[in-house]
Amino acid sequence: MPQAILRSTLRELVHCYQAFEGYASADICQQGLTISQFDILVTLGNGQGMTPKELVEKTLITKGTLTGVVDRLQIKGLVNRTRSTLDGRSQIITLTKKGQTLFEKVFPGHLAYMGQAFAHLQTKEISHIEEVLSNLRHAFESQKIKGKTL
Amino acid sequence: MPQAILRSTLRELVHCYQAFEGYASADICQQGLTISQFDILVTLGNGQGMTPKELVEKTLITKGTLTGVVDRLQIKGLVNRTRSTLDGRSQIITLTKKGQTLFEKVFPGHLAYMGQAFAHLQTKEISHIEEVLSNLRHAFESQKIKGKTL
DNA sequence: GATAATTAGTTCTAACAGGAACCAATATAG
DNA sequence: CTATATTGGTTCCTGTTAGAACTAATTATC
Repeated sequence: MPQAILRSTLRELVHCYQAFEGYASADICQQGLTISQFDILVTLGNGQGMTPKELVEKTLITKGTLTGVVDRLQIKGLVNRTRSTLDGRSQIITLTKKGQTLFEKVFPGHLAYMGQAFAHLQTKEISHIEEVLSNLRHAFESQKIKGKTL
Repeated sequence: MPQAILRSTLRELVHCYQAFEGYASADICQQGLTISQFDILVTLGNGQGMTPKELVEKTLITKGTLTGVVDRLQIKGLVNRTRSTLDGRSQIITLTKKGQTLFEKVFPGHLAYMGQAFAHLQTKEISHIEEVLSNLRHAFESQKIKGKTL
């Protein structure tokens, strides 16, 4: 395998991700939210609330970071923390009325905005992109497990 | 366009990128370097040195961040800063002997390590992945420009 | 050649990332 | 029940990120 192709492909992956991030955050930041904050807002949207542990599983935020992100959302009045009655260690994070309203206001618009970038693509093509990405991901993941055993 | 496909594809992009990052950094961190530091080391490797401005262009590090990354590389004794004689504002960053030695030691191994993840793929398939990523990136970039004019 | 506009790097701020150590509450084991 | 281990969250540390403001040097303009 020619290493030049490998390197350019990896570079392209990084550039692609950065382009996505830049595109998405241009919209999200206009709402005064960071990507992580938006991630939490959307994950909680239309739900019954969840524990930090669940949020960590559903988002890409690690537990040490989550505390701070939720803190800032709480300061903005978008979420509440309530202690769980079942387990004294855990808590339930819910959207406040303000948070729910914000979610309902910005989420559909954000999806539409993201959709614009794909407007020129057929559903089939998008599925193909997803498949390619999935394969690439599995290439890293399966290899990583092997690597660990070394 | 069904939004569910859009969302799952975007999620897949994020997961794919994270898998890549996790895979790559597992190797790089073993050398006591961060991804950014490694990025600089590799960019300077086998070269004549370059200015921070050039490093910013060739890597994915922004200028405000670069100062700190180079600072830490300097503390580790891997790079030097020398003022440019041509332009009093600018400087030239070069690998020290130690930095060059480290580069030569870790870079080939890292490429081989990354190659392992692609070992089961044909060159043609990798090129296809690159093409798909490139198209996806352009979808975001072209749209972003349009968005700006709104 | 003095003034104005650019440019190269640094500094600062707010936020995040990953990981280790930590605390309190709960569950487990003897 | 009591000692131990585990779990849920927080805190702390180092490093990174993006962006804005800042400084010093250089180029452009009149």
